Formats: sequence, structure tokens, C-alpha cells
Amino acid sequence: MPELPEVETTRRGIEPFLLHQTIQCIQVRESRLRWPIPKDINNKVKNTQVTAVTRRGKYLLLGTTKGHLIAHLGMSGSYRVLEKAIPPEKHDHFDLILSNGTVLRYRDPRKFGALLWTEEQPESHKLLNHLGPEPLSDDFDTNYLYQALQKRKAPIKVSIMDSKVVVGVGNIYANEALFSAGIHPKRAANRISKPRIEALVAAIRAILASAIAQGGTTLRDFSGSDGNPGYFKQTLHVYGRADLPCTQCSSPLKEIRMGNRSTVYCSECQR
DNA sequence: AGTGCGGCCTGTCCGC
DNA sequence: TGCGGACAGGCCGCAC
Repeated sequence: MPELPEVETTRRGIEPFLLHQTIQCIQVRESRLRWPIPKDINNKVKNTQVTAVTRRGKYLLLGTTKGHLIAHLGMSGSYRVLEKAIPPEKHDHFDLILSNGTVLRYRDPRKFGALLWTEEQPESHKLLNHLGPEPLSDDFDTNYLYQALQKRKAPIKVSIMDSKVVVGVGNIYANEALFSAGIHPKRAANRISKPRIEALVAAIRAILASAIAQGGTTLRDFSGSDGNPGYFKQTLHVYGRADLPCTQCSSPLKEIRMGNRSTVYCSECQR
């Protein structure tokens, strides 16, 4: 389940192989992803040059001389770089083939990922134009988050996972950030004091930044490997630890469902 | 406009 | 040991 750090690690891993290279074609074997890969995508990208490899939220953006490829890893997607084409395996849904022979191969068992094409500015695209600030940018600060939450009486956990509020905070890191900030996941978003919001902003930034830093060290070489940055060995204090002792106070962690998602917290440390 | 939920998909795990 | 079913989860798109 790629969270923002995994997506950023992927971006950094594939960028050196793609930048300034010419796309020869895209070979699609399975087009039925989250949305169908457009049938004419190959005509669009053929012979274009990659001018930028960027990220917005959990979307990867490949800028070319004619438009942008918008990619998403969904739940189980991964890219790897091959020096030359080798026989695809199960779930290897498409290859982006460069004119120098390098192949960017996409694998995604659950097919929740996406590959789309747009000729408008990607930030104007329907999938991106509603997105809130990047959690690691200067736009995401205490004042911003506090203001954004004032109209929301939904639980804080649901709110920070809403990409209109801030992008890239998935279930794992939402649990961890709330534990770190000492905030109960069910607390109404508009009933949290500014100092506590400040702690939450700091927690979100710290956790994501640390995971990205570890991704950078974990991932030596995107070429040849399975392309999966895998799970960072980052210590998870609550996620996946239901009924185990709190790392801070030793009382057993509780698990509830919120919006059909696993939510783990310490009822002593989080209020 | 904010909120809640269905649906997409398949590997993994659990209970019988 | 085999098998069916629940579960996991990002996030859009729709209903309320």
C-alpha cells in the first residue's frame, strides 16, 4: 500500500532513467486499471521527450513535450526499471519503452492504479484540481490546518485523510501522526486547540519526512530490483498493534473501525 | 458543502 | 488439507 513516502521514493528512483529520454511507445497488456488506460495513449506519447518527473499527492506526473502522463500506484502498484525487455510476469500490466531500450515496467496485482494522459496543466486535471497542500510544503502549516478544520465536525482522523485538506496522509500515517500528537482519532476536527493542531502538523511532517529519508537509503538501485521500495523499517507505534501495549504507557492499544478503516490508538495517551 | 458509503481488485489469512 | 469468505486499502463518484 504505497503511501506518499513510497510514491516519492519511486519518483526519485525512476527519475534519473527517464529524464530527457524519448518515449518510444507504451506497450499495454492489461488496460483495465482503476480507470481504463486510454486506447490512444500510445499515439499521444510516441516520440515525446520526458521533461519532468514530479509528484502531486500520491500521483506521479511524467511531463513530456506534448502533455503529461498521470500515474497512480493504487494499493499494490510498483514500477521498476529494466535495462532491456524481459518476459513480463503476471500482473505486469504495461511497459513504457524508451528509445534507448530502457523499459519502465508497471506491476499491480490489485489493479487499483492508473495511467492517464492529459494535455492540460496537470494541476487543472479533474483528479488533481481539488487537492489540498503538500504536507511537506510551506503551505501546510498550523494556521492553514486550523482554519481548514474549523468547518469540519467529522473526526480528526477522517479529516486529515481527506485529500482536500492535505494530500498524502494515508491510513497508516494518520494513525501514527495522531498517536504522536496525542490526539484521539474520533475527536471532532473543529474541537481541537491551535497548539494541538501545531503538534499534529509537526507530527505529520516528521513522520512523512523520516519515511522518505529511509526510503532514500533503503532504495539503492531501482534498476533490476522488483521496484518495490517495500515497507520502511520505521517503527510503527500503533498501526497493526491492536491489543499490544502502548509504547508510551503500556496500556493495551484499542482498535476501532472508522470509515471502514482500521484505527488503532491509546485511550490513555490520546484525548 | 460536508459526510458516508459502494465499488473497484486479488493475495492473504482465518475458520470450518 | 481444502475451500469459501472476510479482509485490506486509495479514492472517486454518488446519494443524502
